[in-house]
Amino acid sequence: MSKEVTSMEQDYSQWYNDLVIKGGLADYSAVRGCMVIKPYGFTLWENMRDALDKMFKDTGHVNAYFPLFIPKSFLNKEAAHVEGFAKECAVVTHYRLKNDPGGAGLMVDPEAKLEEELIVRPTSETIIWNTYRDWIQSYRDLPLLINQWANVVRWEMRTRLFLRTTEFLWQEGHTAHATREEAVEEAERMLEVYASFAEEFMALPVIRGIKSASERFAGAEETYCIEAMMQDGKALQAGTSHFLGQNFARAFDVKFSDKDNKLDYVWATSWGVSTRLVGALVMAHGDNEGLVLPPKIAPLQVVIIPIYKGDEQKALVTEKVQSILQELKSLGIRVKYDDNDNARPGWKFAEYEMKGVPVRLALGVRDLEKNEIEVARRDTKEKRVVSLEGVTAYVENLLKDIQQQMFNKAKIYRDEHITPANSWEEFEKLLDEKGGFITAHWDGTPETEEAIKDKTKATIRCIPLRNNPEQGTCILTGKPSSQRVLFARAY
RNA sequence: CGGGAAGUAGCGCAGUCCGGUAGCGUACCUGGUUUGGGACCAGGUGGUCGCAGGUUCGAAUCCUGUCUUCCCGACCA
Repeated sequence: MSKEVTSMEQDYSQWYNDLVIKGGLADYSAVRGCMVIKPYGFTLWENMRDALDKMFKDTGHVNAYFPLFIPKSFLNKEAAHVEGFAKECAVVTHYRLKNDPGGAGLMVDPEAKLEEELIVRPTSETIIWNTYRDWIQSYRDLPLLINQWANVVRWEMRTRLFLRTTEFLWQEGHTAHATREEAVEEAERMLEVYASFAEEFMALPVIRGIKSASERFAGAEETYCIEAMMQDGKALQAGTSHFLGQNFARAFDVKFSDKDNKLDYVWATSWGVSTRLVGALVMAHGDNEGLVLPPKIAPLQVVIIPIYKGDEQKALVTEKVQSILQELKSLGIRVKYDDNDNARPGWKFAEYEMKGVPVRLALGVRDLEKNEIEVARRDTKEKRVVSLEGVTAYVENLLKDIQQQMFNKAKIYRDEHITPANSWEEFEKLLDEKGGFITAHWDGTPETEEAIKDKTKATIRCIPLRNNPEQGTCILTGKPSSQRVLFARAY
């Protein structure tokens, strides 16, 4: 990779970090690879979480909670799962500290060694399936449709705010079914839930697809995913849904009696999205002025900034603002009136732009005299003066329009950066010069996939669902292929 | 774990090559003028220069060691 590309990557990383930190979402913490999510960022996550939670419940799921600690032996039970996760786990080996007799402060008490080490969950399949064994005896107990909101820990070598932190917040759904068909249907249903959440709430267009064997979740028979494109052209896996077959049921001996009194292992799915989605939001919509947040999940949808000279004018403006505030609130709009005397209007404008607040209203005595108010939208930076009568209805519509326009803009950008490649030269050239997603033929073997990754750092992001069959030849090996798959460099 | 960069006031940085009273911007405090795109003037508070050794009359600066963070790679949601 050339120096120029490296420097561009650094600039982009810097831009991203600035947005996250100056936008008030999160900051680095004292703990390696972990971050502090600040109130503004957490409210954003809560809004996303609440919307998702409702969608889960609307599709028949309930929430529960399972332990943070997993006995080491549990993790050992599903072979592929061990392979995928064992290397990146935090391990609890002792349960007590004591004062160092040498006066060096606290030390681990060597006598307090656990007989069996506990793993801080990197994901909860094992502890949950160990529990499901006791919960499932009959087909009448199925399907079991459970979700948990939790934190997990994966000791990744390299971390990035929101995109890959050592500890992260997520939800993980774990379902059990009587038939293969039902489980596959569930995995596909939840993928669609994720896709519509991303598109409708995050204004983030995604491609629905399945992973190639080598990118599949450890222990899954099929991994479905949604892939989003960031503004640097790299791909981000925004959510996954796995059809686990009977793998975990076998590993944890979870059997049920069907209607014919035959004993069989149950069929499973798991699916999850994480705080990584916040990072996706930042990277997909942000600009040089800061965050740009979609109205449906923005912690603050509207900010009102008064412009005045002296207390008298401020009182006049404030009086008018009160009625606007009440109306907006009664429409369910999250609105703040920032009448802080310490910051001047220009400061506030810049500050709320950095934080990505979708709509800003500015009201001064000049406007009051003309019965007008200035409305500025964050996504296009467009400012417009509208009549004070009906401003709340105008804002309500504007929020909807911003939500839609943000999606349209991201989708146009994404679609412009999906390019077919028909030769190896073209493939490499596109990756280096244009970036984005590349659709190309692949011979279907893991070896070829690996070779392409080694040569270009691009991976198969997914085989899109509802893909059009098309005869062709593999971009690298020239062997026959029946469809194009989606390649990209990824986060 | 490799390669690169950096640790100096709450934050952002200069000073280090060439050793000699700890600096700038911003934030904060006080007073005043201001307020339609990150205001201005005046005064003020705040730092064992990451840590530990060494050289020296004297170290932020030179030497040795060490820790931490960020960026790039391997790993990965």
